[in-house]
Amino acid sequence: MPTELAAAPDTAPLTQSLPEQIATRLSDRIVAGTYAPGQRIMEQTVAAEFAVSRGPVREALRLLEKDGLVTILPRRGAQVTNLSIAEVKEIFDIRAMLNGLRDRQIAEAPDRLQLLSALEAEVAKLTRFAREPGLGDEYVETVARIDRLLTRASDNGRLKTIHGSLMLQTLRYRQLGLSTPQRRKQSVQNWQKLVKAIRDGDGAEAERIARQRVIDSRDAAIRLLQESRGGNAGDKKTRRTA
Amino acid sequence: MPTELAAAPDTAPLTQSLPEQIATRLSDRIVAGTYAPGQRIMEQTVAAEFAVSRGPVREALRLLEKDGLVTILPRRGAQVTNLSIAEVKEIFDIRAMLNGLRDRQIAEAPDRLQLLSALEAEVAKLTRFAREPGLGDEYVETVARIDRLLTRASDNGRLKTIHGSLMLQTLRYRQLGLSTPQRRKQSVQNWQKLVKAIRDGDGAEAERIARQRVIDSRDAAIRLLQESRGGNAGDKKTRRTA
DNA sequence: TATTGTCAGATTGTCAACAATCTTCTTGAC
DNA sequence: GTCAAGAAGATTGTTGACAATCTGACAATA
Repeated sequence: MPTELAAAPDTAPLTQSLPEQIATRLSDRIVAGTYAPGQRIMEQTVAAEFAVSRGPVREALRLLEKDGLVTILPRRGAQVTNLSIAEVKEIFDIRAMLNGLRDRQIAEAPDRLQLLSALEAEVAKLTRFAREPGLGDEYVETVARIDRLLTRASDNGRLKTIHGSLMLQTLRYRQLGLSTPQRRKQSVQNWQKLVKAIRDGDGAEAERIARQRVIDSRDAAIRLLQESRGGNAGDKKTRRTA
Repeated sequence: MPTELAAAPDTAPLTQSLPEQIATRLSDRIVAGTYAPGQRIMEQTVAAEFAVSRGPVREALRLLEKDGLVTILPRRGAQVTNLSIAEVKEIFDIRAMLNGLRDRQIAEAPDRLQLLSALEAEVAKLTRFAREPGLGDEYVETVARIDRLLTRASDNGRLKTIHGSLMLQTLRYRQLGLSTPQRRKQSVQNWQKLVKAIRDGDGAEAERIARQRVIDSRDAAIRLLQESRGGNAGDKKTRRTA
């Protein structure tokens, strides 16, 4: 499955099905930017490349549509979804709510202590990376790892699936290593506060912090996108650029 | 598309594609209970019934899987998703967050006034229906109509899609007309408070009320499900009953 | 010059047949 | 009588071919 964070079903097949394999490889390319936003993906081309017929490719494209990575138009085939700035904002807003729910439930779970040690270790790394000036890729990676840690800890399967899908969709648009040392310092403090809230079992506080964190990263992402796209914020029609 | 609330794309096809038509009809049957939870749906059978080949049926089943109405197991085909009580609870929890976001954004929207009149009219109906003792189907229908009104007013397309999908999934499990007059009275008061919060532009209050409302209906639904299923709450393994 | 109509190529939608896998029933041994 | 192994049937997965539709270029017309 393209959603790496998706909940594994009880009867997970040992080997991915053919459509799933194709979907995974296409998903990687879309996230990596090999396939540009808006680019058309033709069934025959993909089928020839993977040496299969068009049937499995069609199913793979449906799977990617489910994850929001491609958009399928009737009689016009599939193209890589191109999100407008407004849509990126929408996704961040939903992620903020879901992360709030996730972290509140984690903070209120009785068996949260085993998570805490791993969590604290990662946040300690964060403190280190935040000090070093530089591109900060490691910093971003560590944040992503903490987020995965928390999502895996959630026992809400639907939340995992939706969250994973939304993450995958915005992954393409995240800009690495552009946060200032100052912002990072504040971010680390927030993570520390979140860990404390989880340790204390303060669900409301955990939710508040989690939400604010996503909103902050939303605003940072939007600002960068507006710069790179030339300030056409909120224009949903922009997405049709093929 | 089976999700009636989904955002219509700019280039909506005038006529549904064949897989979409099949998906719609199957969706209706699942929601109506014609296909029981856990029941297997075989490609050949559906294909024969609609006089098409198995290809479009396969795609229709993928579409339904996207909406969570069927579960596709590799080499084992599709079956109507059977939600455990824990899973129903999960979905309600997510709906609570999404409705909170939705109603907060509506309350903070500058152009919310036109919505208010329609909203107030429906809530007035609610007041009337709440008084009459009886099955209360009209009451439940009115609540559903208000909810649709609010969802349509949201300008977050992703939220609409996800919310519509989650509604569709839980629609099968709602039990009509079992709320007590007392609960209804409290519910009406909450709706009135929500309308007031929207009128006042108080986003935080609107969010709080919306969330609490879904949590309340969650608890009511769970209680009824536990009665009807014999109190095996939270047992996720129960869903494999074919 | 701009607009409309037509045509060829490309691409998606559908179908029927074959291959691979799973289910279930039967048979046999302990 | 119970359990395991095997075979027959049923069902899903995949393929290649054909039909329907779309795209873009070119020409005819106002």
